[in-house]
Amino acid sequence: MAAAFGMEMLNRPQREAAMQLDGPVLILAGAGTGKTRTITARMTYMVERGIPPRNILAVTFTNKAASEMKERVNGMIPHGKGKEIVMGTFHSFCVRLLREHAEKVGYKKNWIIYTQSEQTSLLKRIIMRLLGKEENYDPAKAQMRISSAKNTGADLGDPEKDTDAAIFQAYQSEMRALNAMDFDDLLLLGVELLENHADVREARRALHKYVMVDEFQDTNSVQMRLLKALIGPPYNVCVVGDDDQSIYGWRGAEISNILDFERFFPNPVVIKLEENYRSTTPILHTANSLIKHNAGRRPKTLWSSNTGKDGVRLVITQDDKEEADMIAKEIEAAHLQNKAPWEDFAVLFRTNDQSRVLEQQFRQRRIPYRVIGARSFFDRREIKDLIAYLSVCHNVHDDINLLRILNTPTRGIGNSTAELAREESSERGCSIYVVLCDPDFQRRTPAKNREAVRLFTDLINLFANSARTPGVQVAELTKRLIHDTGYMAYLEKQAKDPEDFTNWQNGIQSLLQQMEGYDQRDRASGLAGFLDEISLNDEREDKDDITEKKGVCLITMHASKGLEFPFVYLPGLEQGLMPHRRSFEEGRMDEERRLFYVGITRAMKKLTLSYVRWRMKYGQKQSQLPSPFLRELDRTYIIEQDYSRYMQETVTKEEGLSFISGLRALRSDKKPS
DNA sequence: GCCGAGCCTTTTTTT
DNA sequence: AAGGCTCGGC
Repeated sequence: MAAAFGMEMLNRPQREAAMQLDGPVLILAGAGTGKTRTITARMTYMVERGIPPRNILAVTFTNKAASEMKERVNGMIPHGKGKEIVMGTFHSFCVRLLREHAEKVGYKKNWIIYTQSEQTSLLKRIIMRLLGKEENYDPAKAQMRISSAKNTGADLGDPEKDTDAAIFQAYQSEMRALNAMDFDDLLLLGVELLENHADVREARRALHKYVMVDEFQDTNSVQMRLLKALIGPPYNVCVVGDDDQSIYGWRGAEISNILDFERFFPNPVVIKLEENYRSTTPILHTANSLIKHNAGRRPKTLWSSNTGKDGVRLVITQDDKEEADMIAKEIEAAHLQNKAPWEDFAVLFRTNDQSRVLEQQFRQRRIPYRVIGARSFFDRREIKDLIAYLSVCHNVHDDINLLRILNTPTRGIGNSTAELAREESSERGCSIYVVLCDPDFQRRTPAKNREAVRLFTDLINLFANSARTPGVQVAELTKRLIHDTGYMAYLEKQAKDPEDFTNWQNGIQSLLQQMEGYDQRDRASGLAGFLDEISLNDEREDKDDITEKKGVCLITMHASKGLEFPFVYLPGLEQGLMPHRRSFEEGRMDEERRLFYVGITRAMKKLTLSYVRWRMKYGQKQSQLPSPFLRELDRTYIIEQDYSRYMQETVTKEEGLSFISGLRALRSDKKPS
């Protein structure tokens, strides 16, 4: 029987957690304790007990977690019934809710999501208008302050006197005018909708009878409010989390949500999962010795019955290039010697730009690799341009994206015409597109631009109409757009060398592929659905990257949460980088320590920590000190190695020879402390 | 309006 | 090191 089979796979506390379906449940699941297995078993059990899958809602914090869960549940529940379980992130849940009820929160149906870069552009404009350009006011910083004000409900002061408050106010009203929501708005308006509209709330409560929340330690106060609005008596809510892995405090995550869960939902059943199935004792011991330096944790002790045979290595190299070279060389050797697939290796770093040196070395050795996360794809100019076109076609009042494409490709609408339209739009309180279409405005523009403006508005008009056609194929629409605008010819002209153009072509090619995939998968949601999906970076990309693409995984420690790899490298363990300088200055050392802990606990068999003496920064060599966290690690299982010295001593040996096996001879003279 | 040369800043982490 | 931005020549 399927139920028995599923439950047999679980240990006692896991089984208890999986079978406790009624009332609030708090599962404290340490790293590698079979959390995902437990919650998928729990969902399977629910369905077997006769709970309709569509009454189950599973919310996670990241897309990665959502897609992984989706996959596993579909594997366990027969007849594709798992697909009926509602799954997604807090953000995607709110998007669906708000698409349905936009008018109830004062938005028009075709509202759009503004991503970070669009927010920043808008703020740049606002700051320019309010303060002028000589005032050196950083839009990115303003954006962060606005975001944290929205998340914490903090007051920025009087718009009359306080610059931040004035910018905030202008930003909010502009966003309304643009019919745009930012990521924080998605949550806030979603909560508002549920709190203020009893009919919507009751309908949702009736639908989502059982709610599960993964990565609960990462929820912020707005998300908590959302849960409280969504979940009524008898509070069938099960949250899973680990306070030691809370690493999103900078985004408003409240570790207190998990530390005092019982304040929000009465008398929860609390279950601890402490047996680790992932890592060897040396890895786990090292991780425990680090995390115990944090105060105010939910006490727990992870243990493993897998003693393992390798210690944890701590390697110092001369500079970042040598560090990357060491990693690439070792992985290559281990791949050849142990026949370990490339996918068994991962390099986890603190900041995205650390991947660059690694990529160079990997390319040089022709080692296949995949870079996960790194939003970079949608930051590429060719992608941004095309998305901007689509966004304007969907919502012509999207000024920010309209300004981006107004003269891209160059079509004779230069800065002064754009400026004219912009001024008029803020005077008249309407969108730039409306101004451009106005025959009065057209008459007042110089004759040589007039035709260009008319052609542009005609183009947008035409495509906006196509975009509204039911069953529109996004890929098809985009191809026509590329053709009609002469975008390819423009790119070719822009390219400084032919390689640029090839890169751009490839980017567009994969965007079109992604669109074709979307068109096949979802024929009902049209262009809006596609734009939502890419703004939220929904399932697609993550899934493709992690499960389909081959190669060594290059990933930030943040994005690595929830993943595991047999062989893990943690480079760049230096003061200022890990912990990051900013966190140090802002007194967030505990969170950095947790981040390091997350990194360590990704490793199953073998863990290599490393740091450098010199690192390139802003194109300059900088002297580096080892991370203070390294001193906190218990040395029992740690083997220290100096790579530069080793390489000097073995210049005669063959390059391909593994540093790892070579070092078995080069015994560590450290004694257990 | 267009384009390129040179100057400037930039670095957490992600939905 | 690299992309964004400004300014000046066309």
